Amino acid sequence: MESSTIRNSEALLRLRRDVSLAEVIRQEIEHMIDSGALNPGEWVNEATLAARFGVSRGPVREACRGLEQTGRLVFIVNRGAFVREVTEEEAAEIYDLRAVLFGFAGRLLAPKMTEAQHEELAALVTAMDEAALASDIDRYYPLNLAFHQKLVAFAGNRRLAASYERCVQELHLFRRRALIPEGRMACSNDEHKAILAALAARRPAMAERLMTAHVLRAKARILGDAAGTTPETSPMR
Amino acid sequence: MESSTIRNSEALLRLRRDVSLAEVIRQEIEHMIDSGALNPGEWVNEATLAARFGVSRGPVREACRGLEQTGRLVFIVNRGAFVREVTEEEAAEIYDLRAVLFGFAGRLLAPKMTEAQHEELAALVTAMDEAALASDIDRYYPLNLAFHQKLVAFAGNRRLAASYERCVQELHLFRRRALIPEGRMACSNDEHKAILAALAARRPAMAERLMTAHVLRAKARILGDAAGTTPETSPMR
DNA sequence: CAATCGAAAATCGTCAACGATTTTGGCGCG
DNA sequence: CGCGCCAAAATCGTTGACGATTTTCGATTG
Repeated sequence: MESSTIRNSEALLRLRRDVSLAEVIRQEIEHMIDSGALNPGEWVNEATLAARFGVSRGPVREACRGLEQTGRLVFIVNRGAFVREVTEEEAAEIYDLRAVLFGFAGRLLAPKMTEAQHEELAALVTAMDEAALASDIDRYYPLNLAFHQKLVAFAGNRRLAASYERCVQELHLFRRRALIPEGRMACSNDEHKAILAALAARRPAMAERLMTAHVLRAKARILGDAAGTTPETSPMR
Repeated sequence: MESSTIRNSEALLRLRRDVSLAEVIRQEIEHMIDSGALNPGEWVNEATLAARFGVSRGPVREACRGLEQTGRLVFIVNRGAFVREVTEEEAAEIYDLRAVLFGFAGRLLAPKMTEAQHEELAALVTAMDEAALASDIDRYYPLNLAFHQKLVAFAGNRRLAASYERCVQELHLFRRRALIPEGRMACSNDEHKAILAALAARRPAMAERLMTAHVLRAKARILGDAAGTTPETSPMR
């Protein structure tokens, strides 16, 4: 854990009146994990974190307990907290669930997507096209994430969004994770276009099928498919 | 919050060497919520709980932070923790997600259910038949819960099981919750039989359809259907 | 020289205490 | 009689400290 300063200089967390330290610190540690400042398997030192944030260990421990329940940390008694490592087997299971959730989001959104939502998603697809053309993965990756996230949010089921979000986060804890290979970017974005078309055409079943398949292809790419724990997860019925 | 003693007399939690107090207390509070000793909206007094468990407030706070992240408690700064109240709107969303998850479990389990698993589920159906015949809801309810839970567990996707479990728990926080009316018991168990038959026949698509519909019927019964936030959630494609 | 043992350091789990904020309850005022 | 104000009590958020366990690391031994 080696990022020199606190994330936001607005971490003048002393003039907060409506949020506890534990809350702030939980988000801070979350960000450290997401940004790679804290890697899977790594040990989380309470005293060090407390010192970095300029607080005592109490709030840090509360934050860690929260992160334990969201599957980001693992506690070992008398040894402390460690960033969770997601095994290949777990990753396969998470991908399968994520595929179902994403498909469900499509089924919900298709009959009710607004023009504004469509434009927002289309803009992301366009931007991804540009990034793909430039082979700029660093630009493509967050756009891709935003596309998926927005789509799930537009589906309008908060519990679904939360479950999906957690899947994405947990997959970040899988070491051999989604670094989209050069050639796949354009191809993957073609799938995005097909998905968006199905949504715009108000075809729930087709949107669901395409979106489930889209995630399962990502799974296959990263896990080599053979590792699939779910023979019947295929989108055809 | 009015249960006189601590749940287990084995709560001689002093001779534990491999689990932290926070962990024990989290489970204890969880049980208080599930058992109705702590109701939605109710305030969770740290000092009182600490006293009841014979510990200080530190571990209690850690436990509560964990429960906050699992959606059981809600923190309000400088006012403490409250048992979460799930609104009717949220309940509808959770039911929809749960229907999808349960259906997915069926799709996974159908092609691979073992004889032993089949017998275990069949035994529960038989027991529910007896309870239904006797109009004994108190006996029916936990059997019903076990049937669903086992089925999801047998599907073999731990992430799915966790998500499903959380849905069930959150629905417990919805006030007007699933008290199966007399007449529905036998009817509901008939659906269980159909589900079990589809699983035994190794028909994933049919199992999924039946299981999704089974949950959506529960939703309709409790929420009055009209409240359905998801017009396209219907099992037909 | 490698392995083992043991003392010192580091770290965790828990607790008790302190200020800050919120709630309570009584008092005066309109 | 109701309403707002003010002090007292209750509660929360946070801290620093203490014992217990784990880890580190050097000395000893085979």
